[in-house]
Order: sequence, then structure tokens, then C-alpha cells
Amino acid sequence: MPKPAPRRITIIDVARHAQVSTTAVSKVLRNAYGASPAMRAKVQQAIDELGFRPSAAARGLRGQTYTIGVMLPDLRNLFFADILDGITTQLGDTDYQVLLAPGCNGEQAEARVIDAMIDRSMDGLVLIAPVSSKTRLNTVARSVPTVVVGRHGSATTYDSVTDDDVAGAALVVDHLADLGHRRIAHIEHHETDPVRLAEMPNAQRANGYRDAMRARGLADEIDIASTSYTHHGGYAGAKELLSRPHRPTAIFAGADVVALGAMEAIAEAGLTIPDDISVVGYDNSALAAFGPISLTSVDQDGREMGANAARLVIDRIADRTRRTVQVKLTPSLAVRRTTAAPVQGAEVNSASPAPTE
Amino acid sequence: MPKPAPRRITIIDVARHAQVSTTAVSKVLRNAYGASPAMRAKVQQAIDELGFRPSAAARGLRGQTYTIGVMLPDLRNLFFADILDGITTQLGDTDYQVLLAPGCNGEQAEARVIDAMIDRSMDGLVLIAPVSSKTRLNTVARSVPTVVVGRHGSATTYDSVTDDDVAGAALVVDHLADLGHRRIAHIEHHETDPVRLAEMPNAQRANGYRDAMRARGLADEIDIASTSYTHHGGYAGAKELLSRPHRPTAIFAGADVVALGAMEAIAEAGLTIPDDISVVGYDNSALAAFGPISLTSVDQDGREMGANAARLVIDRIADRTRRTVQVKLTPSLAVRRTTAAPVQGAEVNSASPAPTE
DNA sequence: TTGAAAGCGCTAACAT
DNA sequence: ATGTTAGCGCTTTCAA
Repeated sequence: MPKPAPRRITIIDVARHAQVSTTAVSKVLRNAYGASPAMRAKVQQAIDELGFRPSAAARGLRGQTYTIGVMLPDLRNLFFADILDGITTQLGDTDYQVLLAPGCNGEQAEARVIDAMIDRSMDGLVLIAPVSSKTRLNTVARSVPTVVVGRHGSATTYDSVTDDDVAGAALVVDHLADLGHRRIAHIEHHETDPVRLAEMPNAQRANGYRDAMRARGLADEIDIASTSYTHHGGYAGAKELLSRPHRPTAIFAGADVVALGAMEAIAEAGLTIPDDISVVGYDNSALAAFGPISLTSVDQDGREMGANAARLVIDRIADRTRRTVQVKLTPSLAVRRTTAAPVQGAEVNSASPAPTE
Repeated sequence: MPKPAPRRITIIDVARHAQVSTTAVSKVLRNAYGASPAMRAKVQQAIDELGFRPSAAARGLRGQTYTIGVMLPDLRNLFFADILDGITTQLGDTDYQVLLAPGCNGEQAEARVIDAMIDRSMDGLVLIAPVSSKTRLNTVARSVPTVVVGRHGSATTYDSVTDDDVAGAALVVDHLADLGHRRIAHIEHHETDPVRLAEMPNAQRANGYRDAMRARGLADEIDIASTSYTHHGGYAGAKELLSRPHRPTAIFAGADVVALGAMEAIAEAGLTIPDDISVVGYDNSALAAFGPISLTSVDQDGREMGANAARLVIDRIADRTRRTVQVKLTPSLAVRRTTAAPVQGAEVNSASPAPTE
């Protein structure tokens, strides 16, 4: 027989216990102006003695809820987890509590979750790699302080944090070209929506790849398989690339998970990594670092991105009129064992068309 | 210059627009008794036309917030992600929204997060593998409907969902013994707290291991390294086991991540898996299934556990006086390439008593 | 500096 | 079946 919990302590109880007004208690709770040190002490003592905790629901009705909502597409993606770590670490000292919605894929799920957060009067939102339309993002940002992470382009309604995906792709191409590779192929995430073509990281990576290839004088070697940022997308993309007449000596996959799929296809084709073909991923996830895999990958500092996002959202809560800022961080390359110089002779002039599979 | 968002639509606006009372609107919102179909239709139309969304904060002050809080120790743990999937899937059709706190390790962080959820008037809590004291859990459960996942033992205040860890350990021992192994060692998570010794899955797994070994007549072969459920714990545990005079032919790691650490130590020792030594993990995470690793592992149906937890919490919200239930699911074994019959001759008759480390 | 009082948007008793 | 009204626990004017 569970005995029912006693009635929750309210601000009135505290006020009575401390022999002051509820206003005074409220001021202490918010560190607001207009309470003497003596009063503060008295109230604080009453709060501690009674074990009082303010109701966020009630606070939210008038003021803030001290809650930051985080939306991310996939909890299993370790890069997103890093961003989250950055956010929570940055917010650790503050009164804000981070709450997140379980992975939501697609525009519809995204809309539901964002609405749910607004309904719950969250003080600020951090949207990680949202796929919603720009119009929608602007609408959201007008109703609640918002920071968008991982989407390029600027907006006047929300701040954004990105990692320089063009630079990341260039790191990869340069690394491979420096090793002596010329036929460097890329597996991209297929994109048709024009706005996303400009704003999504995958599109930026593909652009960066093209630019860097041209900058290295390898414009003729540009070779792209357009699939998706999934394990299977990597597998199918690599299969496609390997079946082409002019086989690449290196594959730049747009994400680590894509690289893993590609590695599977390469193994199936009886080729070895990195001797026959080099592979590079993107995100430097824990999987990439894992010993037996040891995937060369572009490292985006997720924690740093998260910390920046948290800082920005707090700043914007404090001043909603301040001009928006775009923070762009610089990636680095984690070189591991899936990349090496191409084997001499084998492919330099192998222009003979290979039969498909 | 972002233009400010217009004032939020309230229930009063809807009532006015539909020419009815706010009570009527409220009833429609809650699907409550006492509203004619005609009224429902009228109100619903007004809601749609105005794009009204009820404020969860305001609702929470009197009634429910339609929010279920989920706490889990580690977002990166894929098993927990599966549980979460089960919860969200089960709750997909309902009005409830799942919100979760970012991974919180340790009793203190756990307490903070749970308090935060209670402060936000969440309707129900799902606590996954909490480490808090039983007293604390009972206190929490008395103030809000709570379901505890992954902790054995029963309570009168909260429902619980577990997977049968004793049975899981037995699956492992039986599988290895059937293959012909006798020296089957175990790497456990060290535990001292008496309550946790009885309730935590790691302790149950160790117990299950001992029981199963005895049941197979292998009581003399029981060999345990007591470290922790981490990669390093697995590494150190395996190193310890391998250095013992009477080397095991199989290692049962209490978690997949532990198995990976063990595999690293085994590789360092110049031994091969499964020829020299078999390895089994626990959780059947994506890592275990990953081709190059292919770890034999105990599969707990996380989605099923999550679905059960969600169902229970909803039921308890509906009726807080109903007796608590304990759901215990049965694990299965995913056999992969890290287990095989021991190589003949090497260890069959090495029954010489080993001195303690 | 302090406190009294009016809401915030909704739900739940209680009329009608 | 429908409407009236009193709060829920805070924050925020505004007056003292």
C-alpha cells in the first residue's frame, strides 16, 4: 500500500516559514533585484529547511521554465551525442535543464517535436541538423530563441553553428592527393531540394570535394556515386564505383557509416584496404577510432559545436533583439590505417574498361 | 529584424471563435465526458482554424502535462537506445510526448535529473537502470507514476521491467559447455553495495554464471575477474584471466563493450579468437553484430522492454492504486563467430589446482 | 527594500 | 449537455 506523497511545498509555505512575502521568495529564486542580503539568507534557509523546489510548470506560465529543448535526428549517431555533451557541459553550471526528444527523422516528426517543445514553454531550442524548411525554422525561431546546428546559410531569426564541410572535404582530397592518389571518388548523399542543396552538410561536402579536386588539378578525375548517408548507401555506392571502367584508388565517403558500408563492398570485391584502395570517412565517430576498423576520418569537434550552441541560445534568451551570429568551426583530419599511397603501376594507366560485376 | 511572434492563441480565443465556453473547449481537448458530437465538431474546427495548441505549462498546473520523462545512464549505449525506441513506438499513438534527460551517471546526477522531471510536472517517469537507493526510488515513485527498467527485485510503489539476467548467463554457459568448454571464465562488474548486489543486472549475471557452472558440474572451474563494465574493464579483466596459471578457454564478458576490451587483450597476448579462446558478450549491441567483430552475445529485446515500460507507466497514470507488476522478459543468444569448440588436447586434463593470483 | 494583488492558460468542481 | 467560477504556483506590476 503505497502511502500518497504529501502535498508539494509551495512558495507560500516558504514565505510563511520565513515570515516574508511570496514576492520576496520569488525574487530570491530568480536572483532578482530588490532583496536585501538579510532577506536572501532568511528565505534561502526556509527553502532549504522545507526542501522547496519551484514548479517549472507554474513558473512557465508567467516567466521562464529554465528548460532548453534539444532536437536531434538520431540518438545512435555518436557525433550528435558529442554535440549533446558539449551542450550539457556548457549548461552544467546554469539553472537550465536540458531535455531532448528521442530521435526524430523526417520533416513531420521534426514538426511534432518542435511543437511539443514550444507547447511546453521551453526557454530555448537547439535544433541539430534539422530538415525542416527555412520558412518553418524562421517561424519557430520567432516564437522561441533558437540555435540551429549543422546547417549552413544564415538567417536573421536564429543563430547557427556549423563545421566547415567544404574545408573538411578539402582536407580529405589533399590528404589523398598528397599520398599520390589521383582517382579519388566520392559517395554523396543524394539531394534534390534546392534549399537543402545549399544548406545541408552533405551538399557542402560534395561541393568541397569538387572544388578541392579542381584545385589539385584533378577535375577530370571527379567521380561521384550518389546514394545516401547510410551503411547500405556506402555499400551500394562503393559497388557502383568499383564497377566503373576507371576504378578509383581512393573513396571519400561522406560519413563514417557510409565508409563502413563501402569497406564491406570492397572486401566483397576481394580488394584490400588500404593496399588496393584507400577509404576515408567523415565525423570521426567512435566506430572510426575503434582499433580493428581504424578509419581515417574528418573530425568535427562535436563538443565544441555543442558548447557554442548552448552559449548562443543562452545569450539569445537574455537578449532576443541582438543580431544573429553564425559560428563556423574548422575540422581536422584523423589519419588512421585505411589510407595509404596507391600501389604503383596498378592503376596509373588502367584505362581498360572492366566488365561490370 | 525579426518581427516578434504574435500573442499565443489561448483557449479563450477558441471558445470565443466557436461561440462556446472555455469548459467546452477543455473537454474537447481532453476527450472528456460531456460534449455532444456537434459541439466537438464546432470546437475542433475553431481549434484548427486558429491553429490553437494548448500550453502544457498551464495544463500541468491543474491536470496533466502529457509528458513522460525517460532517464537513462548513457545515450551512447545502443541497448538503451533500443529501449527508448520501444517506448516511443508504444507511445506513438497516444497524446503523450517522451522527453529524456541526457545521460546521467551516478547517483547525484540521477537525483538532479529526476527532480528536474518532477519539477516539470511530468505525468510519468521511466527510469532505465537507475543506481539510486531503493528508498529514493520509492520516494520518487510515490510522487509520480514510475517504471523502473533493468533492476531486479520488486517494490510496492513502482512497476518494473527486467530481462532475466540469470537465464542470460545460463544461455552463455550452456552454449560454451555444449561446445566442449570447461574452463569458462567471467568478467563481472565489481559491486559492493548490498542492495545493488541483489538488484543490479551485473550481479544477476554473475550469479547466473555461478549457478549455471554448478548445474553443468563445472563448479571447480568457476573463475571470475572483477573489474567494471567498460572497455578497459574488459581489457584488464582478460589480462588478469590470461595470466592465471590455469588459463580459460572461454571468456564470458558481462557486456559487449567488456568483450571488446577483452578481445583487445587477447589479441595482444598473441591468441586468436575463437581458436585459442572463445568470447561472449552481453546486450547484442550493433557493435556485436558488426561484421568484422561478429561477437556472440546475449540478446535482450530492448524494444520489447521499452514497449512494456511505456504500457505500464500509462496504466499506472490511469490508476495509481493498482498493484505493481514486475515484467521479466527472456533473453536469447545470438551465436556468431567468436565462439567455437576448444582446441583438443590443450586444456582437457589440466586439472592441476591453480594457486590464487 | 518590501508586499499586496492581479494575472498567466488551463482544469475541475459546481451550478444550471 | 453546457456554462460559471475558483483556483493551480508562480511572476510581475504597482503601491507603500
